[in-house]
Amino acid sequence: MLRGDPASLAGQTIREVRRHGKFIVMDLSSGSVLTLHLGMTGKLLVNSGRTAYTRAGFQLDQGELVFEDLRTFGRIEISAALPDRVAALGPDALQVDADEFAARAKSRRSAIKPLLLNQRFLRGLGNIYADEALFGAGIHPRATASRLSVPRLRRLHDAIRQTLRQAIDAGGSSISDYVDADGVPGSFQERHQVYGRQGAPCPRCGGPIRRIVVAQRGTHFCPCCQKR
DNA sequence: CAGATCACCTGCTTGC
DNA sequence: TGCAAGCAGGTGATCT
Repeated sequence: MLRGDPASLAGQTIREVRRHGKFIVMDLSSGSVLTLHLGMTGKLLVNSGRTAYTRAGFQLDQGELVFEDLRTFGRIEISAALPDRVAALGPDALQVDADEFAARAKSRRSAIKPLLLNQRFLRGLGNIYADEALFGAGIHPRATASRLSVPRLRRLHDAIRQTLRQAIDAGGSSISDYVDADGVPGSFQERHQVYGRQGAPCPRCGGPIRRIVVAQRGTHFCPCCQKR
């Protein structure tokens, strides 16, 4: 959960806070870097007080920055520079252009959904938004990436952007416990078209949404609207 | 090298 | 009621 020396943080100034895919990166005055990942259930809160799931606390001039994490899948790393494995992730889902996205996908023979979740292929997309984007593009989650036409891959690229933009606007998806830094839950779960809606009618064709398992992840899709 | 599988951890929900 | 199994916004080690 923690890598690096927490004592080295004492007295430092946070120069910048940025996002690298799903990682939160803080550049410190010494030039070293604090890298955090929220995992499944992590939260970063300010002056929230501590609970049984508080894994770390950072004393700032403004108060305590608290890292809560029920399932302990989150990570904190203190290092001289952005860790190699983080720096080596694929292009950001919101920054990659359609041509590059399509070209990268064309060279991969894996199923499209696990490819979208592979952070070395594309950074920043998770399980909910992979399902929602594939629905938006009308692509079956088990479709082979390299066999998808360039126009369909461009549509997928567009669907990823739209899905993420709308989700960000809605403050994210709060299924059970996600909240932002102010403790406020998101509302995008109310607009999920397929995720968590197995058995419910597809918003496009009215047929039942199905849940299958792809690469060990729960996967939700419309068998009628999403084709290989 | 890419892809599949499993491990990590805790709590909630479901079904017998 | 009680208990076991299944499920959950993710990564990363290890195997083929």
